[in-house]
Amino acid sequence: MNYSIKQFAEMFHTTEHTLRYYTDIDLLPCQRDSGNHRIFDDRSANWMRGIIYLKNCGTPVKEIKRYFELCRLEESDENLQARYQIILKQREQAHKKLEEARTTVAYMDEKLKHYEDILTGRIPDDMNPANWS
Amino acid sequence: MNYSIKQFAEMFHTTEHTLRYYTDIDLLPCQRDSGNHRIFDDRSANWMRGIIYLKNCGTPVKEIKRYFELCRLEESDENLQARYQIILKQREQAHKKLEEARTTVAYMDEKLKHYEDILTGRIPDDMNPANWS
DNA sequence: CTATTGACCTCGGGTTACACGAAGTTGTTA
DNA sequence: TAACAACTTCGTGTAACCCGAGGTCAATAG
Repeated sequence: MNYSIKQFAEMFHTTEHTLRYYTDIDLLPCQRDSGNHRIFDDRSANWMRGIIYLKNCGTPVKEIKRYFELCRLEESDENLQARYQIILKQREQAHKKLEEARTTVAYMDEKLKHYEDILTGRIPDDMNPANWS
Repeated sequence: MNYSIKQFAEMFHTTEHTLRYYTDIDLLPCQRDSGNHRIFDDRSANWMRGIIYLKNCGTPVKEIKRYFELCRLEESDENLQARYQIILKQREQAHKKLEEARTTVAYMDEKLKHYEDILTGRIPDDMNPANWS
């Protein structure tokens, strides 16, 4: 299956700008049609998923590139170990981010509840415990 | 309680660079001592917590500033409504990020397991279902 | 058969949120 | 009294895009 840049951007909830950037820096591979338009396929989609998840871990683009290059290289033991180490580290980051996200949600939920209490007149604003509301 | 820029940076797991940046753009208020050094206190710490959590929601610095300015203004109904809307929106973002984080963790956990399977010789690499490993 | 439309292209400068380093100031130890 | 540690400002650098101008190309509308 083939996709235009627009379709591909929609599929991954990103922008055409970003996709052009990724292909320009050779992070995301793509073909070109007769009119020089980028065409993406299911293989591109797989790389794209990788990019998105690694980015969610906080991995910088350069590191993602390094990892992908390792993936395309010959399959030595060293190579596998290197890739394993990257994934191991980024997985840890993912877990940290998850914890962070949980804490943030708890805080924001409380904050919102506080506002609703004020707006429904249940408590006055100066009882705000966090000093900013 | 008072804190130097170094202590404050450690408290919030950030850098002195970032704190200088925040104070320079008037996002984070701070006092100065006789030698012109920044001093932070517990009130700064409260604002800092706000900054961190709002940032975790993905809020841009300008929006955080806007929100904080509303907090310092007079307490009209309009003002409260505006702040409420900001928190409401950012809380939603926080929930989205939490979901994202969960998905990412699941993906990375699976990826890691895959590598461990390869490295312990349980399966060959070409059985990799995701096309990149 | 032109003309407009729409989706794409490249290229260069702009933006956000910092990071970094040089050069200077200040207050405390050897 | 010298050196050090911790800070200061100021200006440039960086990452990961965003944006817009100006051009190409294929398909439809008049």
